[in-house]
Amino acid sequence: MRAEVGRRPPGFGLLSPLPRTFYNRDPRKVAKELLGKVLVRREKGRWLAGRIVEDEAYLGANDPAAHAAMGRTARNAVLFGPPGHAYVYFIYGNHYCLNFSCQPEGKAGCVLVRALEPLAGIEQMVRLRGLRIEPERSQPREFRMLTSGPGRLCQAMAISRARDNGKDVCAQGDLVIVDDRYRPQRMAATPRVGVTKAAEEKLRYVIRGNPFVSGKRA
DNA sequence: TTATAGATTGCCT
DNA sequence: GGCAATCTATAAT
Repeated sequence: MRAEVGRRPPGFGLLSPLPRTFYNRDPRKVAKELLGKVLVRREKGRWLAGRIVEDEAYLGANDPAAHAAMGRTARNAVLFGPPGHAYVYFIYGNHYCLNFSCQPEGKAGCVLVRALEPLAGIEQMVRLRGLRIEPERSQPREFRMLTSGPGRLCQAMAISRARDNGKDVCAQGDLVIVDDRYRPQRMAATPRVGVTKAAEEKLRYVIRGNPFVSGKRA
């Protein structure tokens, strides 16, 4: 698949995937530094890209809200593997969620991607989401629906467990994260969304003021 | 073997 | 704001 190297998305031609060392750290640090990075997807001959504007850290054995809290199982095996791999799981019978494994092999931990700001391939994302909007003309409230939320962004980028779970995102492939030198101005930490255990821990990170952050108000 | 909760979303009132 | 949809993993019977 060498040929793919020469066909990168517009504006990201000189960028290469974040190295494995980036992910081989505490999930809280990885989550903070992933804000502003760009998730890039190759789908049916086209490039989809979105900036990460919201994510959450899940720690492992000491974090009761984490899938890894109860030890290694068939479902969460990726979390105990090497850093820089996609962990995709199916939730509520309807939705996929995208995570990236952190820390050395044998030590669990990950970052959940909760919202993206669409950058490229927007027409295709609209189709994948089954929406009937014209991005340039739609109201901000509708446009947000494209990638604001963990299930929505997976649908918009055609991410599924069968296709992506366990995928190495540090290698040149159809799912990578790159740094385009964008640096968020303001960030904030808040409690994680939808968790009942360790609900008070402020392990959700957002780019303050970005309209694609999930929830009623950015 | 059966029950229930879940790192969510979208439709209905 | 309430709640159904719909599959998986795990707990309870």
